[in-house]
Amino acid sequence: MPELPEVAYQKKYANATILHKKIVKVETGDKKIYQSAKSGFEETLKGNQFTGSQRLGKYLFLNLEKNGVLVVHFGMTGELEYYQHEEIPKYAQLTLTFEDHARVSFTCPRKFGKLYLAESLAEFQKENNLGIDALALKKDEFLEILKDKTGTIKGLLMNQKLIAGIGNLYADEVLFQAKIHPVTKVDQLSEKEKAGIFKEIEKVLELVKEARIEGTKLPKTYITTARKKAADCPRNNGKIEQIKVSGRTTYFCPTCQEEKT
DNA sequence: GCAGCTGTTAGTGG
DNA sequence: CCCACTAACAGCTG
Repeated sequence: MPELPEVAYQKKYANATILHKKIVKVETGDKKIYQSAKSGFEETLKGNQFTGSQRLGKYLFLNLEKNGVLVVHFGMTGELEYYQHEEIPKYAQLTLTFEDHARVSFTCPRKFGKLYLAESLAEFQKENNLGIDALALKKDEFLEILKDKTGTIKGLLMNQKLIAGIGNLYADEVLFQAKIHPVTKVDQLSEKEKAGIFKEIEKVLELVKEARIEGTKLPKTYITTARKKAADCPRNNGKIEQIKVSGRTTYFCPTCQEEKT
């Protein structure tokens, strides 16, 4: 459930299900999910309740009535599951039972998810060197981030310390929409191209976020729907190609996204 | 059986 | 220090 739009959906899901209910039981799973002692989570959560939520990049912050926030990172396969029945879902790594007997589990088959306790979003952001949330980013901040960078634009977009929230899928989508080749060096981009990329960050993330929340499909004009080698370009400009950029599988259209020489 | 995958991190090397 | 690449994590899918 990982990039910004999917986490935004999880935030909405949490708001609709688990707020303002006293937690009466805490069951923890694999130690590797917990970024501090499990006993601390049990002590903090039991008898407590969630009062609201916030999101920064791919992190969800569940505000507690007392003692700060529970921070959730979904890894590649994490999600929240709210339910009324007895049996705990497979791969549950944290299960909270509320006083009305409803429950929520953080499930995470691949165990790449992480749970933290923190004082606040601001403290967590500072502590973990997280960049500006991709949907809160202003154009002048984006241009400032690009300044003096020498790497590929795709690598930069995925760097959570610079911009928080964009992962492999939507980095590809932003660059496809902006018609920029993913290996383009940041210092080779024109002002117009930088402006175009900035605009597409907003457009793509807002659109995908709404689609995730509404449960609707992405437009056929999106390369995300054609993430296959030799798929047809959504603009009918030939075949999609697959390469590696910054260690991640990258799909792009060599016709729409011309490489600079 | 094997490779690849929406995520992050540590280690290596240019 | 910046950047690219690899491996590792663990389960599922094709």
